[in-house]
Amino acid sequence: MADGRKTVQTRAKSDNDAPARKRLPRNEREQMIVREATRFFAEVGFEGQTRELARRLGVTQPLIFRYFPTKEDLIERVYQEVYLSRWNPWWEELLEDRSMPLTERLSQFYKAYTTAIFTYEWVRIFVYSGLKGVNINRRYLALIRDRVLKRIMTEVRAEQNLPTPEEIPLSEREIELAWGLHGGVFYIAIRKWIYEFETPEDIEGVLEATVESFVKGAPAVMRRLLEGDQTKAKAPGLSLDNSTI
Amino acid sequence: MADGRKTVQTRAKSDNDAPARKRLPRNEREQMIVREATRFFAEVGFEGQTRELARRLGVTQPLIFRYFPTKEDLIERVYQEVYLSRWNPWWEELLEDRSMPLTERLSQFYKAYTTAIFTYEWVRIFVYSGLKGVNINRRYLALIRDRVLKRIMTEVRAEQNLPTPEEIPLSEREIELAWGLHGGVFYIAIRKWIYEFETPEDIEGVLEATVESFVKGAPAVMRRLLEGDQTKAKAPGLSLDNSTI
DNA sequence: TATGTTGTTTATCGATCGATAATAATTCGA
DNA sequence: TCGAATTATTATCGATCGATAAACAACATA
Repeated sequence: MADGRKTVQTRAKSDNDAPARKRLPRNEREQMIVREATRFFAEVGFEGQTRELARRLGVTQPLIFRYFPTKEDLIERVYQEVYLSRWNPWWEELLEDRSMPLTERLSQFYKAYTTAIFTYEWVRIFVYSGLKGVNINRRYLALIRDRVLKRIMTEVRAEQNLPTPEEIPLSEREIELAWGLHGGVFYIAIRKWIYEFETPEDIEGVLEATVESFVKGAPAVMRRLLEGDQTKAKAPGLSLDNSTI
Repeated sequence: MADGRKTVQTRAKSDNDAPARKRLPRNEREQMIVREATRFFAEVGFEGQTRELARRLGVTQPLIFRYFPTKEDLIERVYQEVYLSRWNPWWEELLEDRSMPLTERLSQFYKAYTTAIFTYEWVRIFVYSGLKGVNINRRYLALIRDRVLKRIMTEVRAEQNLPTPEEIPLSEREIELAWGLHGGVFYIAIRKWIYEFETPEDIEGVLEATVESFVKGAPAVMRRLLEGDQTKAKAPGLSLDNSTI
């Protein structure tokens, strides 16, 4: 304001915290936007406003639209950022490495899996996109079922000297047993990052105990299922009326 | 209807689908709004717009604000509608009825619990309010922990002739074992209503198998925990860096 | 130092949101 | 049957949303 030059005015944008205009290479700025958008949407959901996102980035709102044509494009990019390449193929090898006891394999797997997946961003983005009805979630759960749960049940059968899946295919009930284990583990993350409820400090110890309980409990059920105890095989049919209330 | 009264004219608001203006007693209309709002918010989340809600109700948007001063007040009311009085005190008696085998008690409990809780509205409203950071969720999880999980672990101890919680308090690790069971069960609802993924038709059978697996697996872990196997008691500390990737 | 390229901001549009005030229509008791 | 009381609608406000266009400023190169 003193010397009347435009440049000075626009740069020293008052004595506020605003760190003045910073010009970045295209790749760098794009990465910055995606990273901040991930944090932002994980926190407030995908209805979060581009103006608030821009404020957190320290840039103006229209700049975002110079990098992503629409907000939906940015969201799509966030999906990729979160889900992409967090899958470790080694996990699958680990699960079927029979040189190790099954309990040890499952413990190691879930420790590695939760280390990779149990983050604020991953869990909340996953749930938000699930509520939104995005297809990514179904694809991911199918991945878990086919690459993890089926492997787990195959290994449980092997350790119990039960028929292989080639001889007798895995039943839905067996897969559901594995979902019980997996869901119980994932629910720790839901408690922590969706409900903000207390979770154990020593997650690894809890995983060990959970796995041990599974390995000691599931085989008995499987033997019953496979060795033809039909008395408990009830007719299908879901009764979900609220008659209890 | 055939006598040409004014009522007839205004009611038959053209031959459109619009069911004409209907004047209702205050209580009735209020109940109708709350019920439809519950379905609506469960579907689209709390950012759902009052205009769309009004359209579904077949009334004008300002009418909603004649019954609820603000949208937030309506949401608060929806919370009450969903959570209130879905808790059945009989569940707690059931869990500690030692005239029944523990497996049978747990099966019956989870069948009754899921019958009352596993609804589209309940599950989605619960997750939406959790993401929003509402306190209700933490209160509810504390209820589950204190009235259900602690009871379950008390009964497991009793069946194994282990010390009562009065003699040796329940450890966090034991509670976590019960969370594993409970989370595994609730994850079925998450798969179905949050991710829209396949779930078993015969939920009751799955609950029986899951409970059986728990009752056969958990006691072994508990005996180890209680009988002083300290070798596996690792130092606390959560390692959640993504070093695996 | 001059100039073209490109990252960034300013200004603003049209649509949509929750909410309010004024008006109309329905119901029911005297 | 008439009019007060209550329910519902019409019209609209101010704020906020995603998105666009034009102007500006930083940097690389010559």
